[in-house]
Amino acid sequence: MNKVILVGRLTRDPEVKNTTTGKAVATFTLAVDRRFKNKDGQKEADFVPIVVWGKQAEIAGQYLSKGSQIGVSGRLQVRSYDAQDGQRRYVTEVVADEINFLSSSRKDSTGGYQQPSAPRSDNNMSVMGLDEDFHLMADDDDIPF
Amino acid sequence: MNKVILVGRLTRDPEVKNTTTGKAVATFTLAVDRRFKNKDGQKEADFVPIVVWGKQAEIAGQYLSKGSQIGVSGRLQVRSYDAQDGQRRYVTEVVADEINFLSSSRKDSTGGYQQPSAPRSDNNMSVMGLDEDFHLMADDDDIPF
Amino acid sequence: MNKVILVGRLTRDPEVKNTTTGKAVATFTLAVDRRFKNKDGQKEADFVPIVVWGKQAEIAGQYLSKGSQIGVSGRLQVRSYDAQDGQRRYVTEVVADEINFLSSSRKDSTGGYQQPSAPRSDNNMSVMGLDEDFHLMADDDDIPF
Amino acid sequence: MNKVILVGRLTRDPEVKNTTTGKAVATFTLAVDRRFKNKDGQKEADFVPIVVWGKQAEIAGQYLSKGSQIGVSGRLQVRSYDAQDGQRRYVTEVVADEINFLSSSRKDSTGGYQQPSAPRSDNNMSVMGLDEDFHLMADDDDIPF
DNA sequence: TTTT
DNA sequence: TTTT
Repeated sequence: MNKVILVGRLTRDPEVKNTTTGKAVATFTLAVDRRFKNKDGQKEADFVPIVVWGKQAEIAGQYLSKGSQIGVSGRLQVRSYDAQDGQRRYVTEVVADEINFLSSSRKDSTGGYQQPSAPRSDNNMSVMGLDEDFHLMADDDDIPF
Repeated sequence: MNKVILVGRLTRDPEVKNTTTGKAVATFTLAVDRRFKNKDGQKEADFVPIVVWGKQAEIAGQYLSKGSQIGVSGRLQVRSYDAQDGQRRYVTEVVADEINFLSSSRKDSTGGYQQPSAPRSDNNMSVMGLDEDFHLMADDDDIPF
Repeated sequence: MNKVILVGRLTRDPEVKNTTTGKAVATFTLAVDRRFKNKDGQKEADFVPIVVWGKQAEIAGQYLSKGSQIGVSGRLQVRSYDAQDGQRRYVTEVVADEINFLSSSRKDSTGGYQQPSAPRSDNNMSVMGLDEDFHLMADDDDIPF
Repeated sequence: MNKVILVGRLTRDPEVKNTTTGKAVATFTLAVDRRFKNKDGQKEADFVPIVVWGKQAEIAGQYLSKGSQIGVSGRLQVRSYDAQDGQRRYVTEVVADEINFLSSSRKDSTGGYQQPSAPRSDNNMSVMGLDEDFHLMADDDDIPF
């Protein structure tokens, strides 16, 4: 049992690469605001590395951008490696299997940014299929699913 | 282990009552969009009854209203009772212990609705303390925490 | 966003049926112990109806039985219908997409019960694939995955 | 919104310290089995650092030990610091606010290990209160809550 | 109707 | 290196 659920905003546009086998991987960092201020009254956030695979990665690359507010659900993954200085180091990231749009900031097809014309038409839109055939619930005609 | 995490919108203003011991309870229904359309291509939602207790209930009554988009985390509670017709009936609801604002629709003090003047000042604001002393991260001076 | 995570025990053997299209559905009730006793010092539990589909349903039918301790993750589903008495009634259940064995009580192939011979060999074994090809991590040779 | 739910086993006995203000902190590593084997057919696990504060830390120190199977729920925390080599490094851990016993392995008061005498009397026992008054559901008379 |  |  290994479940992580986060709501936050991308700190940058997602980075999309392809494995040698042609599978897409998207990576980005989610800024997740903490619930309580710290002792100095300062607002804080956790910056969580997210990884997404396959078709979802492509969709993320197309529709998410810096500032997008999303919900993520997935699993915590901890990898370790031995660094050059002989130390064991750890990489911790969330492997997402589901992403939900919660805000409307996203790229249009020209690579720029565009607000949707219909009010909140993309709210709660699910971006991530589970590799099966699926139907999105957004009404936006410009979303090519 | 009993955890529920939901993101959705209130179908109505929350209803706030007080127990005889003076404790507040707020109840409302959350519309949670399903991830996939049904066979007819129709968008669907689950309508989940939410219950909140104590100080959190008061805050919910003050700051949430029909249409507010929130994140809820809590536990599933199933109660049973024997109906007048002799049948055993079940009430299932989510007892929330944490609520997070994700949109800005909320009442002002006159009972009407108002957009916040400061840009997205209430986004991701945590409404629910755990009955301890806590500091909210919103900058809104009109929020009496 | 709609996530439910539960740990509990089956109150009865799962019931497995087939849809007309040949898809399996398993249903059972999970007894989930509450974290705190009630005011009378009594231990309580929530009895949560669980539904599982497809290959997972078959596996559940084969390997789960009354008393099995499992972890479940899935989504809350609320359906409504109009009863004969003109009242609107609600059915709330958890649609599981992942199940993890946490205890070893399970049926053997004769329909009876058997303790595994190797100590905790089936603990934390994942029963549910996501309809893709997958490899279980249990060492049990008698589990036909 | 920042939720993590894990089920796994302690890789070592928890380490308990006290802050200068007298607050207890317990730390340990949870081995969380992955759901699927890797490409080589090998079973793998994620090793997740857990932190617990206050009264819960004391209880963890008393009742958890290497091998204990527990459920943990909490939040992901990512801290960064600048290492001596000038590099920015990250510490990722789960701050637990709820822990549930799922197995019975635990220390007795002599520091050794002991199986509970009553059959599985401590299963699903909640160790972690939220600093409020609470009543545990275990029947064990030797547990000093 | 409920598990341990 | 961090989002709003």
